[in-house]
Amino acid sequence: MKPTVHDIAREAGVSLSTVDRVLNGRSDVRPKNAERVKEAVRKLGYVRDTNAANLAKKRRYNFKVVLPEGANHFVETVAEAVRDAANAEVTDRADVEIVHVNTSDPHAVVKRLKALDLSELDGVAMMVPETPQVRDAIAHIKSAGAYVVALVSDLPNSRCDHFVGIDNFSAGQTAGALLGRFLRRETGSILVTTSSMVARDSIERRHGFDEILLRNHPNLKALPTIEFYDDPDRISETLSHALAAHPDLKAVYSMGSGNAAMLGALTGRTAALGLVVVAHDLTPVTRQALMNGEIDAVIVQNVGHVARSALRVLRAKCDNATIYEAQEQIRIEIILRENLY
Amino acid sequence: MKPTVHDIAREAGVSLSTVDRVLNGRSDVRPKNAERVKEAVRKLGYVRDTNAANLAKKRRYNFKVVLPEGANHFVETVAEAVRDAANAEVTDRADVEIVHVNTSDPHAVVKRLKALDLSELDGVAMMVPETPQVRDAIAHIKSAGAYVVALVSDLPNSRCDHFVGIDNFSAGQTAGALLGRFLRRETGSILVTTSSMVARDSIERRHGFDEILLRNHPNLKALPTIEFYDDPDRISETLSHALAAHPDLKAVYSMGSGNAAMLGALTGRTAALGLVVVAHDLTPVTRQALMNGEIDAVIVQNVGHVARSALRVLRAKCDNATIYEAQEQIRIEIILRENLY
DNA sequence: ACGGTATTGACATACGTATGTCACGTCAAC
DNA sequence: GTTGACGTGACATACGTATGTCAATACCGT
Repeated sequence: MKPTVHDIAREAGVSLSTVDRVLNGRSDVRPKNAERVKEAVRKLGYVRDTNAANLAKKRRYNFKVVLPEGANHFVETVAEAVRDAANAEVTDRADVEIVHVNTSDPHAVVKRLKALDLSELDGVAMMVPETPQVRDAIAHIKSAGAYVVALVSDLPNSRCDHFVGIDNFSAGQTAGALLGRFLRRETGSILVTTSSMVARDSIERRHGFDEILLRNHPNLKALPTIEFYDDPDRISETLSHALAAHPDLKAVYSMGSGNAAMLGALTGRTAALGLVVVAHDLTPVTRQALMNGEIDAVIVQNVGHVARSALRVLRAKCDNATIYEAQEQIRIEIILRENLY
Repeated sequence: MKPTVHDIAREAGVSLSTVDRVLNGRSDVRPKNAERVKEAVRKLGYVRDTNAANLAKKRRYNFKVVLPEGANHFVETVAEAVRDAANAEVTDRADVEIVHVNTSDPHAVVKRLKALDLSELDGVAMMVPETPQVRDAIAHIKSAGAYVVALVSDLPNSRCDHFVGIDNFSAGQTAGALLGRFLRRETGSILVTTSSMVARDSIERRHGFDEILLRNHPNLKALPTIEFYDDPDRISETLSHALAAHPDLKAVYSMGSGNAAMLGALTGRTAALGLVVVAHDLTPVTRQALMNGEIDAVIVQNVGHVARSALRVLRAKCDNATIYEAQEQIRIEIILRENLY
């Protein structure tokens, strides 16, 4: 039988009230008694029944998930995953609301964050680029007692409580290792594309990618990153140039956001050239391309897992519970057509 | 505010007792009133607070996890994962016990299963090969009101409540597709090994593997499966033969259990021959081999995920709750050294 | 030993649900 | 009109925890 507060009280030779005071850090308790209670807790192996506690407290968790606004396939899959997870959680005393912000305008982001009702906010999961303004806003939220986790993009300088996502350096390494093996007997160059290099994610992936290629695959040469700012014409044109300039092109590595444009420009050329294509993020576009054979592999973080993990971690933080590391570890997955889910 | 049973009673114009009788399918209630209650439930969107209910019932879930006994790296990682998951669950009113059975003796398995105290058993997760005897034992357990899920190995003819694991046909396809891409410009044969072909898993993997190779990679030829019955001498000798007989050998595909023996026999030869090696299951052995570069890729199902999923599903079944499909989907993962976790 | 304050305990109520007891009403069968 | 079965509602108690009130006690410095 699991011990209850009553057992603790009896064991420690104090009243229920005192146990409660100690357990919940309320008014002053004589150190001697506090120690006795803690000793009893240790001895009996008491753990608070969070469910009963939440019932008594009529606890509801109030969480916000901050996502970039604007059309972006990947963000949409994240949003969908969050909605799914929130729906499954709603039974479980959590209210989750998605907040969209214009991430290209740091001030707008901060304005929106400051507009949150901090008085009844328990936690925020954020997928936003880190700027000084955002850093301040996070400090502000935290000072109000809410917890903050970074989602997908880490916020290393913002003293977040947790990061839910993959290590992008490793993800880049994985892409590099995969291409290295796909082209293990070949020599040539690899086109590296992204929508924009301002996102730290792309930079980190690129570093990981280069590191592996340089170290393990000297037969392959990664070309300078091509950034096409969500401009289909630009990518198409740039791609034509690149193909002409590098007749030894063997592969394309799309580091994220902008897969659609990249694929559009590539249409019909991959097969003829025997190009290997590796991209990031599972979206309707990459899914389709995998099925078609236009993409050979996609490096993925399971967005469902990310969303559920974020909510679980926020909850654990609120309950001051230990988080179950193994479960919250987001894996870097390699998806081929055959293990697509 | 979420509606409670009291709200339902008020809405339906009946007493709490009647609501309870309807909700818990107890003694007879006049159809008219039963309908009223159900209507109120629908109208107010009532969902039972499982935590409060469990608290009131002093509910404890009693689960058993049946695993093969004997030394096997993969089974050990599963057992470890189950212990981990059970530890995290113990706070949450579940008691989980691992039961080891000698899977090579169907009668021993059944004997052990029949010895379970069915009176206070809520669910069983089983990783055992399907035999007629096991099928009967499962029917027996289910008739006692407990739920049964298959773990890792499906039990398709046993009317289990759920299967927690990967589709091995797809896993084999994935292995085939991976090797096909690793050897995309090469021609040659592939050695396929397993500890024993009696396990359905190996058969399914082999089918998936062949299907992809035949369809997409005519340049590669998969050799007949070599079974070495956990006998290191045999595998070493067989391997020598195979290497001699097939100078065009380009890769080795180890379909599961027996990776250690296969690797042992292969030691030192891979590098010289430029062999690509793909195996199944993440164990200390394959992990080490990935780090060493003796294995190029491992096809994996995350055992932590498997263990947690099994317990969650059992619980959901017991509560008659809907299971959250997206979360319980076990993915086929491809692990390289770079995305090893 | 005193007053004053810091600590403590007894007790009550609540959270949402489960479950039991008992008495009351209704209706059919006799 | 009596009997009994059935359906029903009022009420109580419980699960483990939180939280409040209020009186009682322990401890402090003087």
